[in-house]
Amino acid sequence: MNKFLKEFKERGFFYQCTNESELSELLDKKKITAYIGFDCTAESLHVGSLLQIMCLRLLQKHGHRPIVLLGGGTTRIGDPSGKDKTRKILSEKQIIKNSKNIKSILVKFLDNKDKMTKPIFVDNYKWLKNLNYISFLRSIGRHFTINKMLTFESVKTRLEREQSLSYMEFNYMILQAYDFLELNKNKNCVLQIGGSDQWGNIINGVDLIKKHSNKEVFGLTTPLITLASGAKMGKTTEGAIWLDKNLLSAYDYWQFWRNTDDRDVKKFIKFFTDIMIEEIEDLNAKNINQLKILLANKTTEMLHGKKEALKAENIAKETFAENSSGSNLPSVELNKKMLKKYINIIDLVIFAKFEKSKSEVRRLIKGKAVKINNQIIEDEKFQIKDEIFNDDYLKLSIGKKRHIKIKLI
RNA sequence: GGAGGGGUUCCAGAGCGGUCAAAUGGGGCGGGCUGUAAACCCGUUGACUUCGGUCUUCGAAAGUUCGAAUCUUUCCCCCUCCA
Repeated sequence: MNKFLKEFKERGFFYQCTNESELSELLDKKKITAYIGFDCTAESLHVGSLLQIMCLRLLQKHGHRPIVLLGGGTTRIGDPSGKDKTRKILSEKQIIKNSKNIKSILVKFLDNKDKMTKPIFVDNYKWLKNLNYISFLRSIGRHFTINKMLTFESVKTRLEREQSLSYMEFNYMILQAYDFLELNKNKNCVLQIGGSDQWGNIINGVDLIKKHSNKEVFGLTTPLITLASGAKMGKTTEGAIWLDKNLLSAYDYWQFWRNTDDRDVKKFIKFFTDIMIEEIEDLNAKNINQLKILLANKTTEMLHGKKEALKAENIAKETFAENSSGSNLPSVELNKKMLKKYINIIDLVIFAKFEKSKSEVRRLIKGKAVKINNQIIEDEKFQIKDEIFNDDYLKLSIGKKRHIKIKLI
């Protein structure tokens, strides 16, 4: 088997492939160009897209060239796959902003130095916006039968669940297929990779190219990652795990990985780090918590850089292992003048941006969750005075995991 | 076009004139146990509060009533069936 495919499988990326043996042969023979599409519905990417990103990296590692397709055009339509309801339609401005932001994140993960594998970024709005309806129907639409389109999972579930599917959304798969055709013609792209929910859209593209250009191209999908707990990867209801330091700090990102379920750790190391497969097998001997730290370091490093990863690790060590004041903790500055006024513990928690609602802070205080310098504060009227500060510093904690330093200036 | 069903707090989903800031489950948050894990147990889950209460919520607006998530009218949206 081809080396790329072999590693793809060993790491657990493999779910389905259109014509595996031929793809394998092709990959052996030459370096190819492959693409993955990212839709621009959200302002940034979260860990749910990370597996796709790792696929792009793997392509590069094996000398192939990745194309990153930003779905600026298709996002204007909305992919019905895996959704039981029509998405809200985003404004043009928002989509452009999202697309820019998403690109800036992807750039971080990809190697830009090697000429042969340098990623190509494209936005499908560029070609989709100019499509002429009649000529599109004549040259592309003719290759699609409604009979077949109705059998696709994304359409079928909508119909079965008696949820409406608009004609606009119904066209999504055709547009995605057209993207593939476009990239095949202009960039000689012969492979599309995507999540398993994209299978239908991908084979539509493969079929279209076969019919339209009489060329064989390939589709490859990755499995949907489910956590040991059964939840979907990357989305807690409160906060998605964003790959953007403005939406989620490097420390919180590190913490997300550090808190991985025991049962998922090895799987995640295979998925989300570049550690060689053989090495991963040897990791068995290590303590599970050591592995979690390794996972957190590698993933954070990849996104936020080595320095940030190290910093996060140190903060964690200080706050959890040593329970010290945590000199590396993030800090906010509090003006001395503000102490002259009456500032109580509730105000301070809000000031530190841990919570937005005073009621919530009151609840936390009742639940013995709020600490100053490791001492539980039980009085919600507890006043903040300069005596509490040690050398102008004070450590404020909420629960076991949220800590911050307040610096008096 | 006709007939019917429905829009409830983060989600699912009860409530169908006062006892409703709204059952229950999920999720979240906090506490306990522990390993910053899982499982389990407990608490909590609209906002503000001088802790007495006060204010805003049940698709939108208007109305009936001492009193409405609950009744009436209009409007918006979703679904089903018939044509």
